[in-house]
Amino acid sequence: MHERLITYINNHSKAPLTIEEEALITASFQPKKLRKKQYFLQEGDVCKHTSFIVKGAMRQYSVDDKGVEHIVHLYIENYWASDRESMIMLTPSKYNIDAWEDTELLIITRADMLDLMEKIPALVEMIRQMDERNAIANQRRLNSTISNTAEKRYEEFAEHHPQFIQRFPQHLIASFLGITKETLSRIRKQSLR
Amino acid sequence: MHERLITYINNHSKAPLTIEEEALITASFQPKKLRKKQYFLQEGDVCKHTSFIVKGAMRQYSVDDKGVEHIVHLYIENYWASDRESMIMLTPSKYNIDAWEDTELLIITRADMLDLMEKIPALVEMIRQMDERNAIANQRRLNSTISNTAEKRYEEFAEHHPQFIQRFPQHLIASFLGITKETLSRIRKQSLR
DNA sequence: TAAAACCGTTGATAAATATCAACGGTTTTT
DNA sequence: AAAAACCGTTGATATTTATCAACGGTTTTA
Repeated sequence: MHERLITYINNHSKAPLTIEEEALITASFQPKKLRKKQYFLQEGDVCKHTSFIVKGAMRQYSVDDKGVEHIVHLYIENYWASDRESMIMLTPSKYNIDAWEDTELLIITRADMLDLMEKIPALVEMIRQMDERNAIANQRRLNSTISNTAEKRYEEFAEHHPQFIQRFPQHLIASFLGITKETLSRIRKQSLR
Repeated sequence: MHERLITYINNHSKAPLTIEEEALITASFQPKKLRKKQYFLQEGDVCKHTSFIVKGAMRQYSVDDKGVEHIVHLYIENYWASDRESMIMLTPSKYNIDAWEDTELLIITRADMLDLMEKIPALVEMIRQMDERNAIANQRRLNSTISNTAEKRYEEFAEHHPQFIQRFPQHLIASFLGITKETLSRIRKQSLR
């Protein structure tokens, strides 16, 4: 269960973890299983845990006044899911995070994470790398959203995230891109020729 | 010149900087002045520096096939400007960053920054805080972009960033929001009554 | 295994936003 | 002081995207 996380951390920092560090990490991250559709986080709750996805797929979304869901993130194996805003500010979350497939997580509280970070330099390094990659990805997505038409946005997404296309149904991809499922359906039809 | 940066760092970490640390920082950050319209970064160049804005205002934008500018960031005093993607990956930047007003910067290379981070824990702490705040802000902006109409997006922006409204002309705000200047003009007219 | 929920598609229409062109009032440049 | 560039606004029109409703083919649930 935890090997996957250990491997991930080793891949995202310079010096590999020592045996002691591995033990610390294994002790601090709790395994948790979610059945499809189960919530990891519900709107209105304060987000208490960060989760590392060992197996499965999840989505993060908000629900507007009309009851329409807006997907803000899609997650699969090796992704980290949480609502940082809620967790850090201790405010009720505006988002839901739930399992799209049966999912296995390793979860940790912020307090335990901060604790671990004091003891394990590689973890700090990994988080910095993660933050960097995240900032870059967000930047790209934002730029794409304000600069491109729906069609180009879909093309770019499909190019950069083919795994997601196969893993999530079209209407979730559409919502992620900020368009309706009908529009996406028409875009795909058009770009066939 | 450097006091503003020192203050900023102290405000964004726990323990205040020691005199030695302050000296190190002052030695590593180079002052640089930009006249209005001067580039800090030009599309196609690799971004070599991170800059802290002591005084003035800048903007970051991409230019599409048709020559239309798309504002991805607006910056004023106490903001950090750079293209992380380019700087980290050492790839040519897709963006321009230029001065909207006469501007005073403190700039530092990535190598010097990494060096400083090894010597000054408070700096690492500050950067983590910065990354966190940044991730939260980006999340909010993304969510707003995919969930809201142009009108609501403008309202939210005006509420959260009144300083920007006063500092930058309307057509830049429009571009930042991903709409045309005409549409923004009409939105504002409408919401008057 | 029957019923229900889900998913992608299509058509008709409405709403949001972009585009193009022009204007008058600034501010900046020469 | 004149010319040029900039800025916000408005009108007319085109384009993009959303909305609403319905369908047939899955897959899931009971």
